[in-house]
Amino acid sequence: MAIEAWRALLGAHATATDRIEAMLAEASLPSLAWYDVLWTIYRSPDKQLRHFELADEMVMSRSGLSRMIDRIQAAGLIERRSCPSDRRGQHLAVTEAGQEMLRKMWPVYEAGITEHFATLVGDDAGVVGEALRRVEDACRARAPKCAEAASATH
Amino acid sequence: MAIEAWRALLGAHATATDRIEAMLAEASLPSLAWYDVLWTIYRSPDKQLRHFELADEMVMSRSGLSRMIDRIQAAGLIERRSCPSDRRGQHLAVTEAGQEMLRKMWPVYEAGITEHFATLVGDDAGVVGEALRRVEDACRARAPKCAEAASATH
DNA sequence: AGACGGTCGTTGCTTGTGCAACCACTTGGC
DNA sequence: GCCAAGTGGTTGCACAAGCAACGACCGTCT
Repeated sequence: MAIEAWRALLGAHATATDRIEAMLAEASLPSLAWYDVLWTIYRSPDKQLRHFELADEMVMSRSGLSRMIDRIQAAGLIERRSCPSDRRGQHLAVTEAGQEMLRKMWPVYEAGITEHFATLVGDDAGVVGEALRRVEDACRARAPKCAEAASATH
Repeated sequence: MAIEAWRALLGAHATATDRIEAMLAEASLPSLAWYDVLWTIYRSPDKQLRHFELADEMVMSRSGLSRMIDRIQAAGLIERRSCPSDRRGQHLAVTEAGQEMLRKMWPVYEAGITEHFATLVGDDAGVVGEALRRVEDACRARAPKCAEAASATH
């Protein structure tokens, strides 16, 4: 039962993201990953995040994120601000153009979610959301333990 | 509501697959993608699939799949058999070593699903599975239409 | 039979990602 | 104050994936 649910999760994720990415590409808009970066920074309390805070929220390696930020910055959508309290680091903030991009992308993204996900899950959205949030939270809670276990083996 | 469920899907998928991949890597086993290929071929009616049939089941480009199959074949886990009825194509079949690999991977994979997914969704597994299957089925049903629509714009 | 459009699978090229190594900097102990 | 250990972010390298183009082949129509 749970195994089938897991396979359904894999299938639904793969197909739905594929379709939504296609919709964004068709509208000549950036990928979901860029949207996630912009939105994650923008919705944060101070509307700015440290590099590692962003890496924690996204499931991605430091180096991959570093280069991705290079590209998004090159597109003018975010800016790197030097961080006064730690000269190693920097704050990432969404530029005006980045906010404009969020406004342009959201209608397309939302339409994709509605068409390829929301109408299908229908009344079960509440249950599905709750269940999947438990999965994510538990995985995140375990993350440090896993890292610790991994380092302990060395 | 559905939007939160969508974000939960993204988060749960990213974190859970990340953990399970880590478990497989720790056991010096191939990735989930390889398992999916082996299992998809093995469970098919004739225990063999054409290249394009496999591409349809997986969400992946033809070229990406072609190279992936190169690697899996190089590892000795599948074999390419010439197809009598169509000399362009070939049948893909799981070798004895490939079946052995499936048997070695499954306990690790299953433990990962249980630990990072099954116990968290718990009694909601049925509802979640049903809902996500609807999403996948609908996306797949739309796939040809999308391709057709895309080609129609050219 | 011969030609033509469409399909199957591979290859060159470009892009994106992770790992390991690295520098710059901070933090804690002496 | 200073040194060692640890952290934040970037870079070199290897590898995986998609797009476009290609060669081989199928099916159909004349």
